[in-house]
Amino acid sequence: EEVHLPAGQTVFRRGDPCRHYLLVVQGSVRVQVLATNGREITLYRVRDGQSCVITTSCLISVETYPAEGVTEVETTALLVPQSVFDQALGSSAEFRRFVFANQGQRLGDLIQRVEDVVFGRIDVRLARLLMTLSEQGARPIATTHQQLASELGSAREVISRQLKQFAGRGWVGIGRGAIEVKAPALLDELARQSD
Amino acid sequence: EEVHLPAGQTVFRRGDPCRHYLLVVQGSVRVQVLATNGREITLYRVRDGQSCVITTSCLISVETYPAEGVTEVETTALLVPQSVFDQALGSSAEFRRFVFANQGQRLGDLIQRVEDVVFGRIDVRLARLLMTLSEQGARPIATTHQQLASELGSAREVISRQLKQFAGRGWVGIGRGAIEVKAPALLDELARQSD
DNA sequence: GTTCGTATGTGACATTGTCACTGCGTCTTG
DNA sequence: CAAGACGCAGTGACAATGTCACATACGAAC
Repeated sequence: EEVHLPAGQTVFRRGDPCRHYLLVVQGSVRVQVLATNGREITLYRVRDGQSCVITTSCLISVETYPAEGVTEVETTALLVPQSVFDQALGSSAEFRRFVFANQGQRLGDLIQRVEDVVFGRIDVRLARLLMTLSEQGARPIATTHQQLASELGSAREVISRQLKQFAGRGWVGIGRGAIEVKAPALLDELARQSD
Repeated sequence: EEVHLPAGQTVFRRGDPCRHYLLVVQGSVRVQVLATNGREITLYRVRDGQSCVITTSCLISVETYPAEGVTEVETTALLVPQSVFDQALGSSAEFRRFVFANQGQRLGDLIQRVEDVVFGRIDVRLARLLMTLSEQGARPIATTHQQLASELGSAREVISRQLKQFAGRGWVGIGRGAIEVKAPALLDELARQSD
């Protein structure tokens, strides 16, 4: 029932039927959509102690996965069979609360994603992403332009150009597979623009 | 507990806290996100006999609405207080199934929306929308370019130009506030393109 | 018919995505 | 070490979409 997955492992694919309820104990699963031409966008992540909404919902509405999930790091997860899941839902108000809270957050994430993609400017979104990454990870940020593009649902070339522009203003420094935020304040100012 | 709402009534606004579980008995509520500059996009609709996921999730995760809901036609709905909702969830496996099935569908809708917006071409998306509208409604379709744009999260000018192009090929006829699909087969062929 | 509000048309431009390359490190392998 | 092979990044030309500032056209109400 408990499984260990290496990084980069596909947990579920688009079109697959759902089998079990997925609960991430420790690690991170990125849920993304791929386009035929190679572009992709990250919808949200399921991290330590969170449950995967897609799993939950598909499990019950008996649909297939509308997206795919890939582990980003080595991940430990619980695979709960449908029957056990159903039973737990019925017996524990606590568990219901947990499941729904997860649903709500993911739904919010998704709506935010739609909003960003439809109305947001790419420079603002990139600035936001860089701020997030620099706050939570080691500096300099270890990532490729392609990864950033996939995160935002954009194209590598676009990200490259934006980064060059940022670098030109001295806001960031760029190396191969690494980005250093040099002017967090200015970057953050851009990131806070909503219109 | 049962309420009747006129068409065009705002049911909930972005940022409002959720008060009750919303169940549409008869009618249609459009859930949308607005941009500051006037652009907007429809996320999904809640129709006869469906429950509104946002309500469900926010209710439990105690967040505020991430989007807003507006009735499209005269609508009858049930407003269920949280306590009753909680209790029903606990006691009825049937009800749980119903709620989750709704969640799953809306989640799927949303993911599809993201995919369309990020990867899809506007002409294809418009063709798809026109086909849907012409199948379900009276011909000619009664709508404005602005409404179509809002549906797709695009701009009126873009829609106008696309429609003109369609009209130029003889696929549709355009009048003020009305569009007639003349070549469903050709339009459908375009609508089916995914890449 | 005149007037007024809404719907639509249009051109110039900005932003973003696409394509087809180039070049540059790093790694492997002979 | 040399030679590819591969992944990453840079670039210019172009296409698609969004933005802006208008002009126009239609329909309803007076």
